[in-house]
Amino acid sequence: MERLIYEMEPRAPYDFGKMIRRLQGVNHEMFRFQGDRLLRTIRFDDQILVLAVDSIGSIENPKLQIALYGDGLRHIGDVEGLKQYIRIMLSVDLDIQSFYDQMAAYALYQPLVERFYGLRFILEADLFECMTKTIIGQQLNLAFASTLNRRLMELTAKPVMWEGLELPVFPSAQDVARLDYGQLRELQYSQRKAEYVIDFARLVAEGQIDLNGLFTKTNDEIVTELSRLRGIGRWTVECFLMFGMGRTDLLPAADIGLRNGVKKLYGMEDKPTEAEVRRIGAVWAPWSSYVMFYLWETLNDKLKERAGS
DNA sequence: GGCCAGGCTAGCA
DNA sequence: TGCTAGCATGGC
Repeated sequence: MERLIYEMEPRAPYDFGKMIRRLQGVNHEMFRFQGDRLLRTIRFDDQILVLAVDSIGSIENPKLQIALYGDGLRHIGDVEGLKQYIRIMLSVDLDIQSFYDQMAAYALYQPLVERFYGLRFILEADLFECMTKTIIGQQLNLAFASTLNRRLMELTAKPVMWEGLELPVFPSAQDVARLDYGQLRELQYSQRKAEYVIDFARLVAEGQIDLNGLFTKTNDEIVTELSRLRGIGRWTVECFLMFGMGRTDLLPAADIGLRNGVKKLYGMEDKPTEAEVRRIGAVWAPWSSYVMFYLWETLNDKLKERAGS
C-alpha cells in the first residue's frame, strides 16, 4: 500500500492529547484510536485515504507526525494541496494565543480558558460530510444523531480495514444522491430529514452547489446562499462554517447548547434568550466560535461523570 | 409519562 | 411578519 509520512509544527499552544481525549469522550463515529494515535478515513480528489496523526512534541513545542495510507495516493496530483487541507483540518496555523490574550481581560472566563488551554477544533474532513452531519444533528440529542450518522455510513460506504480496526467511510455526495427517501426512513430518519439530506446531496452531486468555491466567500455571503436551501437554516450554516470551514468568529446565539453553556458559566436560573446570548457574546468577537466550543465542552461533564462511575 | 435534545418547515393568522 | 405544531427517538 502507498504511504506518505511527514511532520508538521503547529503554532503553540497545541494540546493534541486534549483534542483526542475529547473525541474519545463523545464517542465520535468517525475516529478510531491506537493508543494516542488518531485515525480516520478522509476523502480527497475522490480518493479514500487513511489518515493517522501522532503527537511527537509537547503543548508548547508541538509537533505532529502525519501518515497517509492508501493506493489512492498515487492518483493525487496536488500533494501540497492535500497537506494544506490537513493543516486546516487540524487547526495547526491558528493563532489561538491571541484568543487567550483577549479573554484575559474577563475573569469569569479564566477557568474556561485554563481548563481547555490548547484545545482546538479538528474539523470535519470535508464540507459535504460536515453539512450532512449538521442537518442530521438538527434538534436531536447528540447520541441519537450519532446513531443516524453511523447508519448512513453503514448503508452507503464500505469501511476500510486497517490493522484490525474497522475505519468507517463517510459517503460521497454521489453515494447519498443515489438513495431514495424510503431508505433513510427505514433508518429512523424523519421524512423531512431524509428529504433534506438527500436533496442536498443531489444538488452537490449535480454541481448546482460548489462547496469548495465557498472558501473565498464571507460568512454572511455563505449564510445567505446556503440558508436558501430547504432544510438548512441559520444555525446549520453557522455550524457548517465553524466545524467545516474553521471560521472562528461565529455566534449561533439561538443554539440550545450554547445557551445552556452560558447559563452554567453565569450561574443563571434559566437559559438566556438568543438576544441575551448575543449581548453577552459581544465581547467574544472575533473568537466567538472558540468560546462556544469551550462552553459546549463544559456541558459534557455530567456525561463523563456518569460514564466514569 | 412528559419534556427536552447542539432546528426547520409549513401552515395559519 | 410572526407564531406554532409536528417531526423521530432516547434520556432524564
